[in-house]
Amino acid sequence: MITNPSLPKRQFSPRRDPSSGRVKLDELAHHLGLSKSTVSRALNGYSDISESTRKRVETTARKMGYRPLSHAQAIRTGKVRAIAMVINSGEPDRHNPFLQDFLAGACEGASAFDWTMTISTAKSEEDMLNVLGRLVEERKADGFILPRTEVDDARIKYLSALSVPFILYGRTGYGQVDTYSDTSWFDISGETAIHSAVSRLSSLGHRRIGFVGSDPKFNYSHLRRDGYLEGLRATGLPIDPELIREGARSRDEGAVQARALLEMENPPTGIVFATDLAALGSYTVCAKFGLQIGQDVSILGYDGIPESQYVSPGLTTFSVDSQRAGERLAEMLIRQTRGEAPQSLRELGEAVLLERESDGPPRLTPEELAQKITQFRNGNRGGDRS
Amino acid sequence: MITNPSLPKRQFSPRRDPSSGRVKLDELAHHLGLSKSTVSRALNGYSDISESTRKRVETTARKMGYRPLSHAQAIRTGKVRAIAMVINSGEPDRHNPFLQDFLAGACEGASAFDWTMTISTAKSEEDMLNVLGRLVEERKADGFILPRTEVDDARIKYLSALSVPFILYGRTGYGQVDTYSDTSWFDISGETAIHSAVSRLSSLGHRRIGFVGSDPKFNYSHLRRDGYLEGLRATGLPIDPELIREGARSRDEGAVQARALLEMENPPTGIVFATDLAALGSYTVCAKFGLQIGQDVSILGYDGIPESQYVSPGLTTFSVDSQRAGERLAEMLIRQTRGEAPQSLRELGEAVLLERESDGPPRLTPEELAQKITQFRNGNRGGDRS
DNA sequence: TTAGTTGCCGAAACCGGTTTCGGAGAGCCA
DNA sequence: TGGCTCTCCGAAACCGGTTTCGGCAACTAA
Repeated sequence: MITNPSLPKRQFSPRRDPSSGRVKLDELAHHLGLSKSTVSRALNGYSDISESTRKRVETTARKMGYRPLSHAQAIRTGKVRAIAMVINSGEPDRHNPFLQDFLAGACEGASAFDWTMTISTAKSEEDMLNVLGRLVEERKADGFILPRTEVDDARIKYLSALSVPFILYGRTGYGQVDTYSDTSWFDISGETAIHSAVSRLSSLGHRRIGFVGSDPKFNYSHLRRDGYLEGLRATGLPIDPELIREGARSRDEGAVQARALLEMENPPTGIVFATDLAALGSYTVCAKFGLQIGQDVSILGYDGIPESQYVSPGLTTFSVDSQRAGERLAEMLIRQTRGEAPQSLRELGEAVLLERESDGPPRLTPEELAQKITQFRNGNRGGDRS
Repeated sequence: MITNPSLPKRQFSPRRDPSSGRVKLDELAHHLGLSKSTVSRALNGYSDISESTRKRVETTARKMGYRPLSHAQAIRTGKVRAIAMVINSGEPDRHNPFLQDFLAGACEGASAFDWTMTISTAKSEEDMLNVLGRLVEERKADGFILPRTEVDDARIKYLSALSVPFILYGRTGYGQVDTYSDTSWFDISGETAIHSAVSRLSSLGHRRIGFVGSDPKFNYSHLRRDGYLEGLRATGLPIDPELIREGARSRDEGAVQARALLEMENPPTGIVFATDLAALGSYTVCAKFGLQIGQDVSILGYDGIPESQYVSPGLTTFSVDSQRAGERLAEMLIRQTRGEAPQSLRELGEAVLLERESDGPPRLTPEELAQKITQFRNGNRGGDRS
């Protein structure tokens, strides 16, 4: 007998791994009396496996509790069955009450396909691209969800250049012609909501309606302002640039803008805010001016943050279903990584009006309102507690 | 010439992958004029590589931007360089404002070791174990962070049985003798904070101090109550079981317990809440009873949720640094997966007092307080707006 | 009967790393 | 000069899957 030179030097074949209780493909194949290649193809739905064996493999696999190691698959397929999201932890308005809902939705959406979700945080805009880069290079995810899209978004450029799949939570490229028109996205139509907010105030009798927008770097900020303008146009009210304020990202900045509007000679009797946080900022201003929210001045928000129902009076706002957003985004992203065209993966949802007590028919005319504020400020001058 | 039978049938050796720009170990090795085994060992710090080549390999690897694919490493090492956390999305008090901070900390802690963080959500207690099991079986993570530990925690039993590394955010096994004494954890000493809350009220002059605890299934609930009891003992105040209420998990439940305490014949003039959320629930009750918080009755919370600073009067509470907690937990967990003993991985941090306006010297005695409440309730009977 | 399909499966290459093992060369000592 | 470590590195097995390719049997067509 001649020793076969192709024989490997060492061979152990521990069909059953004693260390961990995990069932491997080898073991499953041996149990079935098939080769591991056949079993693998059976589980992955190849057409050159007979229907009968495919069924048999599947049931046995389930019975034996076989689960492929995702990283072992990944080494050949290049896909880790995971999506990722990078959160910017350095934002001023960082406390996002929806994060939990959103993540719950995204995780569920991913789980439905047996995928997982990995997250990371970036401390700044520049750090963001580094973090994304690291995740891409180590192939920790097959695709990314990009939240809080900006008009001109560096992440989009970066991932596009690397041709890594991604999906936007929000739209992008406001005012630009067809740039990045090949991206997929999910968004809630803030413009529709704000439009209806204006209609609502108008039909309550308001004739001067203000708008406080958010940071113009975010795409949604422009869309919501457009919704406001459209709302005015639809109801036939005149557009007064004085009534439009921008850049209120936080509660405090919301207060600043609310104050600026209310201190006008001809102030609005109703104000629509692009975000609840900014709207809540107006509460302290109104308190300071002795104004009864919902009567002297009407306030509307957008987002539906939990706190909006605990302030007094409750804030009328538009509620966004973050969980569903996360779920839709996860599903659409996974489908994209499987080859579906990004252009076909777009959805626009609607926010739901939560009617509470912060708005109502105007009790005062703008002139009366201005007078009341002036009187109160004079009367209260130097009379603050503490 | 005889054909060598050990020759593989097909061989391509694309030293440079044209599809993706990624640098592979092969390519790096070729560039260095070394074998890939040498390069691999050099990068992993094996001692049988000379210092000079190790340096050379490292600098070249950095220069060429080489990053090993984590799943390719994982197939041999069994470690994916990732930690995971499963969030229970079905909780009643689900809106956790700290989640973002906590995740940011955990992600940073993981990033520092070049690890990543994967998250998942479970809809219920039972689902929790399924989700954990799936992550373990697919080896999506090398270890787990278990937040919100319970006195008797099913997750701990489950992961212990599978001998999967995990670390607790919080302690466990209250009142039990040495069960699971081999776990690692990080926690904030709620008992110390609540103790000092009682001392604070006592030194302000309060003699009847109530306590509203959280769900007794959570370990922290017991510890905080113990802190309350210790605080009373330390200041020499008597312990009155009537003043101890349990089970307030939400704002509404906090309101219920606050009301129960205030409606006593001999009500407390100060109340310490185990959570801010419950403490905020007392605000509506106090408003209903016409009580001035911080004067008629003192309220103290624990957690430091953002909303506590926006209510009026601002809630005095203890702030927990969630970001640091996440960071410490991630680091300790990674060290544990690298072999450090869990018993040596334990840390207890402190919460920081945020002095605001919800507490102060008692203006009324308990009797006067009771009288005021009774009068107000009678006077207001049926006189509510709306 | 024979040649050409077709259906179905096994052998082995393959993915990109890690780890084992053996061996070449240098240094040391007798 | 021979033998003996010791240092350092390369060849190849290995991890657990996926995918390619070829081949056997049965079936169809000529």
